[in-house]
Amino acid sequence: MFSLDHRDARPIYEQIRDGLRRMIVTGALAPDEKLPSVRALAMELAINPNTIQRAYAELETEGYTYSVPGKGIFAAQRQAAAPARLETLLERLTELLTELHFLEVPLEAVTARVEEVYHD
Amino acid sequence: MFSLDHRDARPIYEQIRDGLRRMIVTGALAPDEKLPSVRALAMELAINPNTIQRAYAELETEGYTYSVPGKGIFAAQRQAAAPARLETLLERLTELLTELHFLEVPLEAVTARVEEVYHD
DNA sequence: GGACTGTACTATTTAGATCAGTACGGTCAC
DNA sequence: GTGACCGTACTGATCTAAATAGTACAGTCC
Repeated sequence: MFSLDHRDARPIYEQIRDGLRRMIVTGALAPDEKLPSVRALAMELAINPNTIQRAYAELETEGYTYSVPGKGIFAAQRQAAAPARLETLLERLTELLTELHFLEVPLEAVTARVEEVYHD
Repeated sequence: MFSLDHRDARPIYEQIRDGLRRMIVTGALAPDEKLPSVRALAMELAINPNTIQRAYAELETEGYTYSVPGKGIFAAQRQAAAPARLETLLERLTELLTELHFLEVPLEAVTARVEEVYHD
């Protein structure tokens, strides 16, 4: 599935959460596709199942996954993200842009990247 | 100057670092303006001077401040940000846009915000 | 010289991340 | 219906990093 970076100072559960979220938003994990089970992923990464569960719980709070008792955890539909998550992202976008603006990164460089990501 | 949020789970030194960076990039702190001394800010926020120093050290690494021995710490010029910082920001921008795109936030909503921040 | 600055250490306390273990109910194939 | 999975929910121990406390030294300024 993926691997951990032990040089990364971030907590393990955050690395897993962010890694899985990335796979979902990039399409590497399709909507309604099953994620690895808590125990299986814990085994594969050689860490405690509790740590995986914590990452999964946060992804569900964000709206990126849903769980079916007894069956597993699945990637959610694109529209399913929690409003709080979207708000967080937009806030972060403004902060990011403010800093880029301060650093005199030209407007064109920013819009170019926006269109690059949106182009498909 | 500003205050701490004890509900915020982030380490204190990160809150201070981010808060000061924000003041610099928004212009609340002008280039070459003096930041509060390590001891003064520690006193004001009722925390340990070491914690302030850590925040200041990171800001200097990012290129947002420079220190003059015996005199104090000052906000840097706009162009002075470390290349590593800029790279981090651009990487984060791409990730952010990827997620917004996945959530079907319209292109127009994003570009509107870009121009809003850049407008002046 | 006295009152400030930044900076660099060591040692200690505290809090959060991580691990270990156990338990319970739902799903599914045989 | 029973065994093998699944998610979920606890308790308690351990380990690591944040934060504190204290001290010290060199530069600046009046």
